[in-house]
Order: sequence, then C-alpha cells, then structure tokens
Amino acid sequence: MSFAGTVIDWQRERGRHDLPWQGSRDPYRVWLSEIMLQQTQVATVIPYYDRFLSRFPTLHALARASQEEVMPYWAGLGYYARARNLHRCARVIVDDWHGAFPKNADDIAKLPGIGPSTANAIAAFCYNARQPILDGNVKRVFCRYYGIEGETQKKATEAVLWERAWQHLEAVPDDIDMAAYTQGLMDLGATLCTRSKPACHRCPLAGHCVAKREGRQAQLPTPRQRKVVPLRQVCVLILEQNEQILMYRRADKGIWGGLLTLPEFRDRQACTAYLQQALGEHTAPVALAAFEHVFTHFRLHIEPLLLHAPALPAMLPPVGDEADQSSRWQWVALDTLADTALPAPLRKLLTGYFDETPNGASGTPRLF
DNA sequence: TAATCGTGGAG
DNA sequence: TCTCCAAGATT
Repeated sequence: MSFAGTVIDWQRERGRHDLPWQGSRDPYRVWLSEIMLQQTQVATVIPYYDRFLSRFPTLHALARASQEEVMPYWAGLGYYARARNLHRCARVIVDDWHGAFPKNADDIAKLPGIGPSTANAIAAFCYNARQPILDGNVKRVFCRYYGIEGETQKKATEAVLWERAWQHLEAVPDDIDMAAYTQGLMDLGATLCTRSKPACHRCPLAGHCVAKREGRQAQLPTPRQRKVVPLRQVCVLILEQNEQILMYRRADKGIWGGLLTLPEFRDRQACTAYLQQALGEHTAPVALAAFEHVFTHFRLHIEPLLLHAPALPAMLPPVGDEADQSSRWQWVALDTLADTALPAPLRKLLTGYFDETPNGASGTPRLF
C-alpha cells in the first residue's frame, strides 16, 4: 500500500467528514475556508465561516460589497490582511477571470492572499489536481514520519518537506482521490499526530514512522526559537457624545488594518491635553482598568480613558502622518457597535463597559 | 532571510 | 500564569 493509499483509506474510515466546508466542490466555499483556516483553528473558524457565507453567499456577492462591508465579518478572527486580500481577490476573479475561479494551480497561486499550499489545496479539493499541500499539519506529520529535523519555517527544511510532499504523488493511480488524500493528511495532523501526546496507536502510518520507532515524537518537529517580545504602550480614549463614540478607520497596512479603532495617544497626559484643547475646562476623563493584549510579536499595554462629553469636540484627535485623516473619523452609534469591525480587545473593552451601563445598547440584532 | 500580521485553545 | 502555536502569505 502506498503512502497516499494508506492516508486515503484512513480518511474514509476515520477522517473528518462533517465540517461546514466539506461536501462541496464550490471553489468559492473551499477558498473561503482555506483562507479563514490559515493559522487559525477549526473550532474558531466555524462560526465565522457560517456567518460570512450567509452574508456573502457567492463570489459575486463578495466582489460587489465594499471592504467596509466585509471587515465586520472578519473582525475578531485576526490577520486582517487575509480579509482584505480575499475581497481584492474576489474582484480580480470577476474582472480578470470572468467570475470563474481559475482551475490551474499556478494561476490560483498568483491570486492575492493565496500562497503555494492554499493554491494546491483548492486545486486538489475542487479539481482533483495532483498538487500537494504543506501546512502546519502536514509539516508535523512529515517531520515525524521521516525524522526531519530543523525548524519548519526555515527555507532548507521547507524544501525537504516539499520534496517529500511531491514524492508521495509520483507513483499513484490516475484516479487517485486528491480530496480524500489532502483532507486525510490534515485530519491525521489535527486528530492523531497532534503536537503533544500524539495517538500513535491509532495512526495508519505508525509502522514506518521514524519518530515513533525512535521515540522522538516529543522532539519533532523541532520547536522554533522564541524571541522576547517588546512591550508597547498606548492610551485609548472612549469619547462618548449623544449615544455615539468617536472611532477611526485604520489604514490597510499595519496592525488591525482596515478595522475601526479608538483615538490613540502616547500616554494619559497626551490624551488629557487633547481633551483640554478640544473641549475646554471641566473635561476630566475617567480611567478604566488597564489591561494587556498579546500579539505574536509584541505586547500592548492599553490604558483606557472614558469621557462622556457634554458637546462635540472642537477638533479631532491627532493622527500620525496620513493623508485624508478627517475622512477616516466617524461617530459610531452605541447600538451598532456589535456590527462594526472592531479588534477583539476593543470589542471586549467596549461591550464590557456599555453592556453594563444603563441606557446601553440592547435588544438589537448583533453579529456577536 | 526575517519580520510582520491576531486571536484563542490547550496543556 | 506561561508556553506553544493553529488548514500561511506578504513584504
């Protein structure tokens, strides 16, 4: 039995078959699932996937929408360039491909937000293309099965892994079920060959697995070296006026790109200085509980200040070096907060405050 | 090549 | 509370 054959048989018997994006070869649905699942766990994705699909049922529906309409449906998922690229990609397919998803893996890989592994996954699932994937699951399975050492994000290690991935597809029957094979590899990694405590006793590949034979499951794949993450600090202002709060749409680059954010200041002093200028005397804000938000490459200490303003501020808060800043500011009604594109920690902060406040938003339909 | 880009689950 | 990192791509 070949490697691929073993994986396919196992997938049919013991793999996953009831995930929301399974059972369809619609490239739009497959593509959406692949993008959402990048660096994101299945359980996290499922509610976002269902919600997104009901709001944007087709590629054309997505292409017709504006980015501002799309972002609320990604807010909280993270890695927001994925949503911006997804939306851009939909328009590229409509404009350059007459609305039909390309079928060639190389063409798919040229689309925005779609790299080599995702392109091959789409081609395999939708068109039965004989193209291998190489995601985190597959890397872990291969590293253990072949005893491959070295950090998996290193170029040299990746080259070895891709070589193995292609090798498995060399001498297989023409009618191989690439969807079952692709899904089987991911299912193996996700359900058996897990990072800790892999279930080798249930693994169909255990007989020829180097890590299993040598008892090195815990050492493979080689863990990546961690760096100390810097600590940044920011003071955010919740400026409420007439049941609305002042927010700003961030630029497409950088953290939280395309999402709404609160006015940011270097520290409390800078914030109160602004308030003094914009609203004059008697405008002392209240300090809410500070908290920390942890990103992959830095930690952010957030100090929230709250002010219920008696009138509109005379000037907008200062922003960095961006053109057309004024058009990025908007007053967001409290009862629409649930439907707006907020980063996770700000949503938590705002709902935590306003949901416990009398006259706060309630009884309105909300995304979250 | 290395940094950047989020969030939350799991142990 | 802390570590690790998940169906990676882009710059």
